[in-house]
Amino acid sequence: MYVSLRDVAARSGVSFQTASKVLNGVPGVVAPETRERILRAAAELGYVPNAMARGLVRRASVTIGVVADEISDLAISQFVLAAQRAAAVRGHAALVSTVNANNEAGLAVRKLLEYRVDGILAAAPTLENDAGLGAALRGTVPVVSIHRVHDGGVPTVGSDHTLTGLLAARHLLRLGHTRIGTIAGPAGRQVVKSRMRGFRAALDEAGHPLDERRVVEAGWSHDGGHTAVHQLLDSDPTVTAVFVHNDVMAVGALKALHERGRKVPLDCSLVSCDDLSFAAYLVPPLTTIRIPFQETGERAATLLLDRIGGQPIPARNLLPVELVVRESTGPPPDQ
Amino acid sequence: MYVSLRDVAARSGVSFQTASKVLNGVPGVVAPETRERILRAAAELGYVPNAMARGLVRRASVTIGVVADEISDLAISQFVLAAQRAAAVRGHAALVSTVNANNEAGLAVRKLLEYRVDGILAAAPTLENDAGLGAALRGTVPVVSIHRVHDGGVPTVGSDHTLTGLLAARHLLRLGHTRIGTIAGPAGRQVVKSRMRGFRAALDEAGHPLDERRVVEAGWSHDGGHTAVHQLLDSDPTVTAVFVHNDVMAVGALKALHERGRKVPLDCSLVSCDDLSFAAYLVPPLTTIRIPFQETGERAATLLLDRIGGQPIPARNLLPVELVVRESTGPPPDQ
DNA sequence: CTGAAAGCGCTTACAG
DNA sequence: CTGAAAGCGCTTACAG
Repeated sequence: MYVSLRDVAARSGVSFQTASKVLNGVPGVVAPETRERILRAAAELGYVPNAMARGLVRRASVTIGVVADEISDLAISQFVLAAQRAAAVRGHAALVSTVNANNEAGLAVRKLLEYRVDGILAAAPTLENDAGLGAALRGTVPVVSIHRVHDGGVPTVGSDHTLTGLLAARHLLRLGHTRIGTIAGPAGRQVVKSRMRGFRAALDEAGHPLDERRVVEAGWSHDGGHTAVHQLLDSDPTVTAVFVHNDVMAVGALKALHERGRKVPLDCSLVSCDDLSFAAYLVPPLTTIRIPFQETGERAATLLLDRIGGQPIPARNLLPVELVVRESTGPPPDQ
Repeated sequence: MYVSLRDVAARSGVSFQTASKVLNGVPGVVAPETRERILRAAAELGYVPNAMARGLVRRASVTIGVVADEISDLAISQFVLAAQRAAAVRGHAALVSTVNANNEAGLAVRKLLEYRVDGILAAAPTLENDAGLGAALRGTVPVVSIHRVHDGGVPTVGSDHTLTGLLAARHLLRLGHTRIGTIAGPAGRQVVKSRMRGFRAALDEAGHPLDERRVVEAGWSHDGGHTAVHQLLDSDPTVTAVFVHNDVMAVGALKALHERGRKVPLDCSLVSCDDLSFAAYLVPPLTTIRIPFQETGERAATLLLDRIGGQPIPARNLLPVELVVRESTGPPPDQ
């Protein structure tokens, strides 16, 4: 039902090999009028080249694979969207495969390899410690990741999370807060460790070391943030500011603060991370540290394509983060 | 660098055709021990079948294409995620291509066809009136869409949007509201027309026909909802309830209501559509009509795969919507 | 300027 | 039970 090269060749009176060259734009192979005839025949017949056949002989599918966590996570979906776009601009289609802790990530990667993807983008931070993913990713095809990969060996692109923690703490300190708490993401995650490191360092530096009763670990969800704020306030009702590890948790945190009768920022300040689209529209608008998800996706795709093209690429690529001050932070209440 | 069927055949002392049959599980082709040898050789060598070669001869890529709007839209990303998962379960990889009004959707589809996808899932409601998309989608390969396709001819799966509008209005009427406004999505969109139809019908039925000064059209964004509420309140300050066409707009609407000093639901009720994950965590928690995006994705993928498998599928597939009452709606204020 | 050969890595009748 | 032939739709040296 698809027309083949032979069909367009037949209609234009040349061999199918010649038709191939012309349609691929190989320069100077035919007389202008022959070329015209071939092009016209292809258009009239609605010729659509078969990428599988081409990929087979060229030994390149002109395709990248992306292994991603649930793309219903806004951060991940922004990344995947930007990466897919960047790849498309350079002519590559994207085969996306979502993974989670239950299904074997190794199998997902292997499936991608069956399709002979030219490279793989890893965007499954949830599996950063998954040995199966790490093993599957190493060695077969160029890979770029936006997170640590178990046992390393994969170039990464991401943000400076230590700086993120530092910026959050300094912002709060500068406003005059000293009793600062934090709602951290899952403790096993690198991003959480880095943020905590920067956060702690800034507090130490200011002479207000982090009180361990003021740190609560939670899942990256509305519910996580919501529950954690209640725990935090139970543990130390005197905190005047909270650093939440992402915007999604911050939504839940805001709700919990409201339930506790704490006005934000009058009674309690809140600073978060991500700067997702809704951050500016919450009540109050969220002060947050912008993580450049789209730029990360774009950059990751570009690096991967460069690598596929044979160029060397840096092992670590850091993108800038930026404090966006809005209305959820202010000076601490008077004593 | 990839090992081929010839390699595993050589190592196990059979012809590559025999190796092919065994690895494909063709029943009863070899003696058990030969079979063992071949399987072992494949494992030792790390054989990964070449899906392009297989696709070429089978004339099926075991792949589906999905053309989607920006997947940073939570509704779309939920759909794509669920569809991809459902396809993966049935062994199909997903080639995803995002489109927008600027880039030619027809080109995106054509690219998918080059890869010889076995079918296409359309999830680009933004382009429902785009003739190029419609034309590209028709005729080549099975297609299932979650929205209307220009000039038709494509099976759809979705929700009953007329019912959605009806449910919203009835809920508000039952609470005692009579001066009800609405923030509608872009007027050209089918979903908006349907929702308005249901909404109007319910109000008419109740004897409180919709006053045109109480309808404001807006984009599907936080900002759209935000701006529109201000317009609505300028146009008629006496409204006591608002029906907003999606949760994302509702976030902006809530903010605008707050800026106007209207407490929700005491001074003004708000009912929305979608029930995205954050809806339950806003202040106040949103009363909204749940649209089953994930089920839609799953269903669409399943139908497409059935269709690819040669089965007939219904031209229209409706999934149930459901009113989720939370705290953003209540009785109107006393006069 | 154009054509014919060889081959990419497989699957699938068809023989034996 | 196993093998050899033919072919899927292309690209790319190589001849002429």
